[in-house]
Amino acid sequence: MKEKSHLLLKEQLCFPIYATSRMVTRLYQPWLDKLGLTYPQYLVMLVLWEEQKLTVSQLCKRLYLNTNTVTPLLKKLRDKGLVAKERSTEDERTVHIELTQKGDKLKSQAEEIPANLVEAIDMPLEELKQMRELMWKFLSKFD
Amino acid sequence: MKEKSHLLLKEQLCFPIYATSRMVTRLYQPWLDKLGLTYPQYLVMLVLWEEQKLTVSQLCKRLYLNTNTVTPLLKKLRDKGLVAKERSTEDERTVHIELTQKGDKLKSQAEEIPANLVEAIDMPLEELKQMRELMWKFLSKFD
DNA sequence: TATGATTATATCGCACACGACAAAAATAAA
DNA sequence: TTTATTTTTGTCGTGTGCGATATAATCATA
Repeated sequence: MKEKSHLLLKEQLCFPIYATSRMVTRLYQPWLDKLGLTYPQYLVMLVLWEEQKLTVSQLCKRLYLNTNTVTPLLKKLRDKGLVAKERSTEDERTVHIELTQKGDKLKSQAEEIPANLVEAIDMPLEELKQMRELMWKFLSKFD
Repeated sequence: MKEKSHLLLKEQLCFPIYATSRMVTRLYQPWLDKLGLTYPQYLVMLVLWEEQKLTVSQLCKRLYLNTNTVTPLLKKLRDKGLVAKERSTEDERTVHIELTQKGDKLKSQAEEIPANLVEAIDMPLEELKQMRELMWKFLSKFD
């Protein structure tokens, strides 16, 4: 008897996560355009709106991203005048990131986004929450 | 009374999907290295192992990707000798993609991947299935 | 049967992600 | 206190994703 392959697309975890992630990015696009932010830049801003000030490595940890991704992102955000970078005096290896006034102000423009997205996605709120919780649980394995 | 912000990272859908997707990619990496494939190249192969032969646009639809992403992927896979491209004779706009013998053979090497991944993720199988189903439901909104 | 619109694929440019590696500062160990 | 190791940040190269656009083939319709 020939064994059934486990490589069917429908059975994979890799594929729907990947496709869903990109699809969500597309849904955010029109709103992020209004803010003049790319998707990863928006994620950095989300953290900063919550934390006010942290180091590059703390930011990396929060986002599960490497410095070689975050450093150029921060450069772009600084060029837009949204964040400020300052090398620490106690430990000169670390760099502190904080919002500028302009960066802080952008938050109020972003407040409308979550509700609009939920509407665009058109799925029961309960299911979205479930997805979110399962993924946070997944991510917690890698802290 | 000041209203609560809805921009907390924990409440977003965008962030955990994004981070989870990248994390899953990282988990696949060591096994894909053995096959000499990148992650998106692997996804293309998953479709082809299931379909044998289809057009570029059908492949794009299956993967929720645009041609401008898929075309270079196919070029790479052809360079590796895994797929063949042939312009259709009935409709000369379309290009048919099919596995080479080498591409077909790679499938048996890939069969071990799913089980290894489930083990690496270390989450109840039921929850992984739940995530998968929710995401497929989400994706179906965009067919 | 012209010709304007649509479709299928491809090219180009920009912005990530990330592995490999580099540089500088801090810490630990001999 | 040298010296080796670790930590923090950064640079560089490769491979996607995707918007904008190009090109060629097909279709629709006057």
